[in-house]
Amino acid sequence: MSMETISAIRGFKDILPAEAGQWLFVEEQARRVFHAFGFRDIRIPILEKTELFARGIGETTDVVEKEMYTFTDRGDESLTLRPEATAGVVRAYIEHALYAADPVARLYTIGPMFRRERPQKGRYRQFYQIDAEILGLDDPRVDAELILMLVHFLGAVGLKDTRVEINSLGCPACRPAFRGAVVAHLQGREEMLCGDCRRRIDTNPLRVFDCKIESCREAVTGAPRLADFLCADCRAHFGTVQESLGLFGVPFSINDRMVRGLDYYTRTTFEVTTDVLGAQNAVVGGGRYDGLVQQLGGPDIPGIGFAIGFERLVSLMRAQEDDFRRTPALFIAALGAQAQKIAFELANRLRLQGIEAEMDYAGKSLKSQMKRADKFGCRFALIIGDREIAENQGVFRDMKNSSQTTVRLDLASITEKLEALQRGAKDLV
RNA sequence: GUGGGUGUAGCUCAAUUGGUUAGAGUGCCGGGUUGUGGCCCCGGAGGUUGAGGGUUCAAUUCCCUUCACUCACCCCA
Repeated sequence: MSMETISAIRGFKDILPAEAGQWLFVEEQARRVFHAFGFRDIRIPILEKTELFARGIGETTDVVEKEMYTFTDRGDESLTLRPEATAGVVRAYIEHALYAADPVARLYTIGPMFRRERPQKGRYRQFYQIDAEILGLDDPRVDAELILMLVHFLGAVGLKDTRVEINSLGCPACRPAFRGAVVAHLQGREEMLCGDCRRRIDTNPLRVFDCKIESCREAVTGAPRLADFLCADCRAHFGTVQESLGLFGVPFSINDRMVRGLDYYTRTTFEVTTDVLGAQNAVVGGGRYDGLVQQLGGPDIPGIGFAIGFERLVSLMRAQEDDFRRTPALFIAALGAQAQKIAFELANRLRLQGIEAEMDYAGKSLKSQMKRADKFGCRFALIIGDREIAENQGVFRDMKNSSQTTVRLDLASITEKLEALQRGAKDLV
């Protein structure tokens, strides 16, 4: 009699040990780089009040309108699994009045986000983001600094063939005029637009710039350019961002059709894109959100941040799993009951010292144990048989070149031998 | 939410115009050779052909439904 099996739900996936090594590597690199840039870890809840996202991201955005995992908790409170991290980070910043001690906060967090979309390449319903936010600084150099850090991080994990695109969305002082001009432009070309874009004229006209349909792209050629509408402040800001990026030789291009889908963005926005991800070409998205803190009930404090799509990043790395595999330093092969006893104790004493040791518990043949050692990728093996026990010795074997030597069967001798070998000692003698 | 593609062993895939007991590689388990792994040889386990229904003497194969996966639209990381 067998029970029916249960699978993970749609769009949710397991990260198995073979892949997890790579994930750990990416996380370590992120922490290392971010710490150097003054960022500190913040851990926030996965579940928040629905209102946080409605107010933060925008009621009419696709994310809030149709992609959130929202449910009513006992007590009739509407809760939502976070679809992104910024709103929660800002909420925590306000709630704990972090600005009171120091308005400037550099925060990062790594964790799962949830959006109920149709899964496809590089898109899952639970997906991980590496999220970084700088609050309390509106200096354009900070925008460049954040992008610099991002590019540096991407380099640290070995990512290639990516592009950085930047744009400025203006601010509440200049965007309305631009928006008005775009609407005027589009209204003369409605028959060229797809159904979605016709609706967007009223709801979110700037999004037409993002549409991939050919006729829509034609409709926006010759449309007003945001760059021409930026107010003096925004223009200066954007200029300094570019200048500062140039200072560090960060390659970028300006994409004045890049409009972000979350309402809170102002001024600088940016994306890191690639060709090899199919339709999901954005690995990183981010931008400035100078009005968000206030929008969420806090003081008037500016902010900027980005989110890296973890799965997309990892799939771009195209690295071999072996590169990140944890391999035990030593495999202890025991022949016979007495040897097993010694092996068991040795293996665990080594582990207590932080040395990864593996052994066979099934009393298999030496051949079988060597196979196992090889499979684990163990660099060295310690073979213990009756002959050796009699002399309190084991055979130390280098799995790579099959050279071997004997070693006393005590913890100190074995540790010493291992360390000598790992330092690169040529001879096993 | 819409459209296309694909579902056969743990994994990668076969199986003629519908036709005997659904095969192979790999992996797994055991054994052989050998006091020392990778090579070689032998054996074994493992399948309700995603599920349900239909057509037929006969369905992995054809039809319908459903589910899953996948790619794309939409949107985004």
